Amino acid sequence: MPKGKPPTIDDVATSAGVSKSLVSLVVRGAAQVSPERRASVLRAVAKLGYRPNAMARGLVQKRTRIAGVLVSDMNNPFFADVVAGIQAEARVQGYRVLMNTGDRVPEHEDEAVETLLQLRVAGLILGAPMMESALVVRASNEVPVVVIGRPARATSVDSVADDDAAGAFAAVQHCASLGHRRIAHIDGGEGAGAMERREGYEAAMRKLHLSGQIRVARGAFTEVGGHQGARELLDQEPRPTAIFAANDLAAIGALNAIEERGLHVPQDISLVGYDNTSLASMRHLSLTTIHQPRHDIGQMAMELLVERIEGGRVKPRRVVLAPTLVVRGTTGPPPRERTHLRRAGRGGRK
Amino acid sequence: MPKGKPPTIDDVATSAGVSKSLVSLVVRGAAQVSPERRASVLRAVAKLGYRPNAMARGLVQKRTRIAGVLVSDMNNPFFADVVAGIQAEARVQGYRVLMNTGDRVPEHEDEAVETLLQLRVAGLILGAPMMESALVVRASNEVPVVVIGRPARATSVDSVADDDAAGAFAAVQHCASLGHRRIAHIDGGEGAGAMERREGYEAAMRKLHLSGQIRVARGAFTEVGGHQGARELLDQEPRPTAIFAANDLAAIGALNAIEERGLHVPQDISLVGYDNTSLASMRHLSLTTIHQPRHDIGQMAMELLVERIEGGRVKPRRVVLAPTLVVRGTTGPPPRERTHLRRAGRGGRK
DNA sequence: GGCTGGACTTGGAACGTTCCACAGACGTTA
DNA sequence: TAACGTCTGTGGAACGTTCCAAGTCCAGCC
Repeated sequence: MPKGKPPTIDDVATSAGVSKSLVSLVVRGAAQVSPERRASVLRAVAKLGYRPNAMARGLVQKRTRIAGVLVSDMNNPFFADVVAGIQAEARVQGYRVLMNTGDRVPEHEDEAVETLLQLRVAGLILGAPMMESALVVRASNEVPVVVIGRPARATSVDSVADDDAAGAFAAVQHCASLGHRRIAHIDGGEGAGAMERREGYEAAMRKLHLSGQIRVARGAFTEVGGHQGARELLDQEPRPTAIFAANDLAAIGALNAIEERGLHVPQDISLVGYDNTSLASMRHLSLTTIHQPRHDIGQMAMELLVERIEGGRVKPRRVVLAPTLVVRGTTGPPPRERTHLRRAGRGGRK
Repeated sequence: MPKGKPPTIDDVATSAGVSKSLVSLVVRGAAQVSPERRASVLRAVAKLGYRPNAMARGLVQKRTRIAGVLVSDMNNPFFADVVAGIQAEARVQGYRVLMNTGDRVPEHEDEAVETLLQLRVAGLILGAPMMESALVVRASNEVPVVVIGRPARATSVDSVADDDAAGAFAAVQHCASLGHRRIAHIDGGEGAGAMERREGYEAAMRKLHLSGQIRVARGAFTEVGGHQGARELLDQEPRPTAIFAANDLAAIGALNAIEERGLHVPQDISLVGYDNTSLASMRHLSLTTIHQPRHDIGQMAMELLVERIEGGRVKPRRVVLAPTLVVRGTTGPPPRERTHLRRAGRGGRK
């Protein structure tokens, strides 16, 4: 049961027999305080259970040392490591982190960002936001903003992302090198970076002289999205022999759809994801995917933010990290060109 | 690039030619304002891009309408739905949500909670916290606290959890009814609710007259923890024929360990998880597990919080929701009692 | 013994809101 | 016409900090 009123700095001052200014100095760890006074203040702080009021502090200082973080999808373990990277760097820099999520609903994301801005956070890190970029720019008029996972266009916004074109190329080329030609893509819909991956896929197909085989199904960065996209692709004749999904979650959804059809991975169809989340490395799933340095991404995002907040940098920075292909069990050579008889046997991959 | 100073309520008042009090009324949507003034205030707000300063507001109101949420593990999709439930109810009640995570490190959790308390959030929802319960109680002296996933003892703390004993019993009984006797448990270590599930397992074993078969391996609510626990169990002679893991993540880790040994699920060994996360329902994994109503849990937690904040309730409430067994593909009858020749064949389950 | 200067300490003015008591304007009623 | 409400709108006092200029002490020095 919360007790009456939390003690204020004045209560502490009275109890310790000093001025509130001195209490403030002690609490903030200033050097110029005599040991005796410091001790007595500290004693009073402990006795009363004093906790500085961040609102009052922030109000007078007009700055916060809080980084606001928006996470677009808590279901995606991708963000767990990104946030860990953010937190690690924040700790080093003396910042605190406050998160919020919009659950992939743009309007909810707007609200989440609004909440953070009203609190006057020192800066904003947007993790693969779905919200309109006009609103991102608007936010960047108030505080420094770093976007993760989609390249920013506005000069007031920094971004950290992997090289989606390179990642997509690696995925497509891997399939092609295994002998696949009908390599399709399930895209990420409105998701951050979805366009880049789709274009990367198309460019890769062209470069590999497979322009005629380009097939893109509408999806999302979710299991459901991947499932729908895969169903669309599996209905096509001839059916693709390899699918490159926009992220691991979508790949898992696609895998479900493929197995529902009684098809097997990779015997009947190869599958590549993106992000190398903890899911992909599950031995049982063993998903071939594109690795992103998630922890580094988070850390870098925080570094960029601090550069703007404290260094006063105004020139935008676009950090692009290199993705790498991780080959696991969901890719293999394409099936021999179709025979009349449709395989109906059981027995999964591996 | 952030511009000079964000506009204040005074700027708006000047621009609209009214007093700041009136601006305050308009911004908060008060009724007693003439249409013309309201319009001109709104115009000024839009023109200047005014955004109320939540710190100043909170300072004078001495309350916040912000619920602080601690998520113990962002890797666990369990929390995605819980948070969604919290957010949904918060929206209804006119609250905003601010999250933080401690990444399963108790000290980090303490910091996260401290950050929230300094901001003077109206209440705290702790999602399966690892932190010491003494600190939870201390927090509850400041603001209402609801703990998710572990029954609270202190009278100042509410809790929402499923009935772990019932869930554990359902899991064990399911295995027993398939004919298993050597049913082992991988526990959740220090995790919230781990003890309850372990005790539930032991009680179930006793009730089913399998006291002699009780085997508990030390684990954690993570993939790594499940992996270690499973290795420990698989080294035992005779080896268990069924494993009940503390949660889905641990079950997945256990599955990896089992497959590393060349064993198959459920032919050689049955596996049950807990939480029925999105992972469990992946067709490819198809994990038998115990379902928890995650969204409801989050919603209920928020309701309890508001009851305390606004209703002034002081009597603790312990909400217990009923878990249900979800049978999928990782459980089956035990293998026939061991022959001399060890199966070495390939060919997974399904 | 007074002066200087450094080490400590302090009072009071911000910070941007909300809240509250009160002021004007205007119509209604006795 | 005076008294009285009812609407609207306003000024100024909080709220709990930090910051800044200025104050007090006291040792050391001339």
